[in-house]
Amino acid sequence: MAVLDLVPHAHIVVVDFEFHFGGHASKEEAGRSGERPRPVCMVAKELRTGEVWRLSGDQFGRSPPFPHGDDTLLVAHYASAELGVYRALGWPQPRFVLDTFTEFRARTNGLAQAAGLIDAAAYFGIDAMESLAKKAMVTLILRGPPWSEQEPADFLYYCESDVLTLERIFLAMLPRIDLPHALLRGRFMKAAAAVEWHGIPIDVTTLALLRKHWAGIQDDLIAAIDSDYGVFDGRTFRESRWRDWLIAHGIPWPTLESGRLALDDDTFRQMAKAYPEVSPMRELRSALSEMRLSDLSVGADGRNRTILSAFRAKTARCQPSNTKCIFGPSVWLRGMIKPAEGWGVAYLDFSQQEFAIGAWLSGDEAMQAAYRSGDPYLAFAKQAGLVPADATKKSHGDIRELCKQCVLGTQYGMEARTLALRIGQLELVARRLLRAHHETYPKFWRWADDMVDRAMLGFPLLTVFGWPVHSGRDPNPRSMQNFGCQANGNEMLRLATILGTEAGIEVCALVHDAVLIAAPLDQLDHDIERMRAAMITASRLVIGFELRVDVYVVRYPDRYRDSNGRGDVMWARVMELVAAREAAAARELEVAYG
DNA sequence: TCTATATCACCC
DNA sequence: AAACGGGTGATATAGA
Repeated sequence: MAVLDLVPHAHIVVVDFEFHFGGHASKEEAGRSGERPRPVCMVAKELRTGEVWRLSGDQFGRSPPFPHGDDTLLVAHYASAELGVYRALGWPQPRFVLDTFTEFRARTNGLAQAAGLIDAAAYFGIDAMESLAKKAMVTLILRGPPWSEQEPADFLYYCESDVLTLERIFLAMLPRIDLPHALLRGRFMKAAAAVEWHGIPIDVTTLALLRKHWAGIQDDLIAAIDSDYGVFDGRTFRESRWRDWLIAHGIPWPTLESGRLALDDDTFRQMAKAYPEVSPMRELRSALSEMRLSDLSVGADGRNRTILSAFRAKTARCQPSNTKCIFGPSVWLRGMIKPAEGWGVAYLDFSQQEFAIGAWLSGDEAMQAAYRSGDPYLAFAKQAGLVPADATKKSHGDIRELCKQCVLGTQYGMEARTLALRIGQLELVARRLLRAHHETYPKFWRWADDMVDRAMLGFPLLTVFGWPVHSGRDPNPRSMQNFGCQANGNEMLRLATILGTEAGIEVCALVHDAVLIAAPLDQLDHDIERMRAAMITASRLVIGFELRVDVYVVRYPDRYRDSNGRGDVMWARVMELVAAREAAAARELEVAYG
């Protein structure tokens, strides 16, 4: 088969595992278990010879039965799953990985979202197992043992059919695969498997208390405030009752096009200015939001684990489930991140990552100088002549804030009207700020505008390491403008994760421009410095400049807090309510049993 | 009663 | 009540 000549490796092995997470009724339930995978069966096929290996039950040895050295290319669909099973089996990680999920995402990025094995097969006109039948089989496997005598043989048959489908998908894609970049992405999938394997340390005692009292806490919060309004029906806010309350109090309220009330927090904030009696309801609504903990997937070892969904976003960012991963919901809930006894964790993030990427990839010297100054917002104010050269954050805080909103907004393509509303100034002021930005950073704008032009002409946009986005019909110019910063930022994080995990650092989580690592206390400082070095190296390789990396450290017995104090008030308030409810429960016990 | 859509909240 | 990018997910209301 001539198409295989496109791959230099002596062996090409396509592999698929079936696995479960300790036994669950459904795929959804298994996904939130937080446990590590346990192998059920495996089929592998070497494409040059056609040899096939089938393993199940207790047939898994200490290493793969197929070629697995440095002369082998391992092919899998969303490989971090397979590589997680490798870890569970104690098999050595392969050197070269090609992930068909990732390469299918690359090929269709911007044009389609679906990228499962069946979706990819359909795209290439390959007949595969029916989606429903596949789902039923996966559910049965995830339920875990015991199975009937026949079922393990069915699993193996199903697994083999997936491998054959995968082989055909791989061959169909191969002529258009950008192999060096694909191998770099495959290398990241190995790193992703490590991150998924480690998980985030959680204070399971506090989590259990929060889960236990969750509904009660919501009731406490509602009871304290809604008695003056009467708009809650149990724990749900009723728009119609809010309308009644507004009419009764003679308060006019903005509506949406549909005629419904505008109930977003911005509207509440604005209205609270004019009608202070609205304020308590606003606070209650924001306190009640995002308070769901039941799906957080924490394993028996107290680690929060979930599929990272690497390459899910158009910019190749990971998009783990917001309910399963502790970094999804409001920041105050991160108080539940807590290293185990004798351990510490550290959160390392790239400082002003997207600003710096724009500055260096565009070659804009003024923007680079602003980054180097350490305070890009104030630097912009100075460069634009809006404040004197000796201005400080203290002396010109208000103008710095306007400039901050302008700098952040322009990265996303914000225009004058919205910026004006954001900063509470006339549109004229916003227009001046934006013009100043264009005049101060002309090379950045040429670079950004070029990106949009190329996309509008139908060319794909590429990161420095070749992650593409294809402009479909009706492309959003602001999206195309931002792609250069966001997607290259993700390249940087992926590369840092590769370097960090391959150096043996325990990376627990990826948060877009940051990582969380864990280490025993006597090793923590050392690992922080190594991870910082990995991130700095990654930034140099992606944009040719070494970014600043900020570090926030937590040592046992402390718990994670946001470094800017976001969420501290809410955490304290909820913990008070938890304590009160625990105390009440203890009193009840005492009354009951003396 | 169930599903689709709109809206909203949160993350970086 | 928004021409601010990339997302996940919950919920209320409208519609079948």
